[in-house]
Amino acid sequence: MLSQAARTHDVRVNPAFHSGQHLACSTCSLAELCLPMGLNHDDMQRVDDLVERSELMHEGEHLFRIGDRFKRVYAVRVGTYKSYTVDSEGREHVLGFHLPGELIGLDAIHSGVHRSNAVALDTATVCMLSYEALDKLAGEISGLRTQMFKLMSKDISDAAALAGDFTAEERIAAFLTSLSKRYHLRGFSPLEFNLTMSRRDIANFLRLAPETVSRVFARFEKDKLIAVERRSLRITALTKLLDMAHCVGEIHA
Amino acid sequence: MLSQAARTHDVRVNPAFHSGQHLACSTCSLAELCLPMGLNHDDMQRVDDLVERSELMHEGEHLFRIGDRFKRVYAVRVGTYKSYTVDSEGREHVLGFHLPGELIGLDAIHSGVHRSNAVALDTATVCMLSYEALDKLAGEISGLRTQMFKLMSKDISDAAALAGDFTAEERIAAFLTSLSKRYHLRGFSPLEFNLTMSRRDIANFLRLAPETVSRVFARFEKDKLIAVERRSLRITALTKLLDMAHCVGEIHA
DNA sequence: CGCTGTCTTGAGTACGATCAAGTACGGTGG
DNA sequence: CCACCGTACTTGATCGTACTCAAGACAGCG
Repeated sequence: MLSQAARTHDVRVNPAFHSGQHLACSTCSLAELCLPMGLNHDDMQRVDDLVERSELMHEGEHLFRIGDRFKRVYAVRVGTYKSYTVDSEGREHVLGFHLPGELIGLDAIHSGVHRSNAVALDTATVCMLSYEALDKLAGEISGLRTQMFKLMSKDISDAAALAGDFTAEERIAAFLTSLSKRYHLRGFSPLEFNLTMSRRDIANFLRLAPETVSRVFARFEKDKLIAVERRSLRITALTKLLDMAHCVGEIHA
Repeated sequence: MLSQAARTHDVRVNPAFHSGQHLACSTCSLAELCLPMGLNHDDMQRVDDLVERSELMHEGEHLFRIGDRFKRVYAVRVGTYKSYTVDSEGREHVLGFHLPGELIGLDAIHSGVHRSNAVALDTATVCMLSYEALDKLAGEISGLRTQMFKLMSKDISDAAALAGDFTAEERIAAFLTSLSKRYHLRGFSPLEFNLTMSRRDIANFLRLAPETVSRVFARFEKDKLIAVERRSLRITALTKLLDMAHCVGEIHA
């Protein structure tokens, strides 16, 4: 089906990170959004012991590809990843964008094989956890199990929100406010950030043509809702954007 | 927001079922699709002890509504349920249809409150499990935990498939083949079954107008792919339908 | 500097939505 | 039994949003 010529290498583990005096869940600013959310120090340490930290990955490098055996779950530490499928017609479908603290790969649990690709959109790193070990630990630490159920549950409702029947403007407003909210949660400005993905990716994710994204951006700019120049975005009327986004405010991935 | 006049009653438990000599997971034909999949007899018994079985519910009766506190998970035993949201404009969005053996309510875990409604489309019954107890048991029985992760993982990938950018024909082909596959798994004919939902519900679920569903059904019938009369459907060219459905074959909920 | 890829802008088109009749079924009451 | 009604569905005609095709602008880079 797809050319396997450019096969993914296994993501390389950074040994310095793995020995781990530099980085740990307990000192990670994302811990309150991520897998170890709400765990006490000891339990967090046990999660931490499962974590392998990747080396820096560059734009275009893949975490996994369709058909790869599902072995581990990835938590974004730095950068942005995109997950996408390619259908039998060769069309790409962007499934989501993943910011620091978000988990990637959970949709592969049921089949044991990845049904999507995950690629870095910029310079990025992940924490990697063996699913087998994570599942086992989830049996022992109820807080971890709860958090895993919650994260998966959130993925389900977010995906459902995206599936709704909305206009191009509604979709794009929802997309921008979702990014705003997520950056805010991570300690960044909710009103000014960079779009790490191309117009084409945004369009594909929202099921629009790239031209439509351009046009709606232009309209939003004319209406003084945003100021956008290439990849840098400033939101000037967040409330109006939230209004336009309706209930889709919960769009996420 | 919504009129609370027609508030849901708590679903009534059938005491005969609850005392439970008539029904148990171990004698249920759906056990191999449902929560207790793959469990040994003793573990299945422990799941069974958590189950409360509902009385018969009639078309239009709700299992839960938006805003209800999330207390338990529902497994369909008989009939079909529909889950849907109502957005701020009052538009209804159908999130999925649930056949016997499928779980309802998992999307509410992360917020603790239901964000969707679930209603019976025909005469139906469910098994109900306290989420708190289920979560606790998932800590003790690894096979149960695995199955819960799998079921949630499947919901995630199914929702993603529906979100894709497909034509009306592709969507409807995918919808019909998905039903076919699911009925088949449940021991029914994959080629002949009743559509328990209205054209309007199908359209809403697939983000189409009811008129479009009618027209595509008519076209499929003209092309000898299906024979449909009101709610009864016969698939006469499953392979062609599967072709049209592309990778969306995995649509489900 | 010209090349390349990304993005924007414009013009025409198409798919599915909307609006509007018309039909068939199921239920109710006479 | 039939007349009536309401709802669900179908079919037709028109419309509109977003897609497609095409050309041009702009930045990054050798």
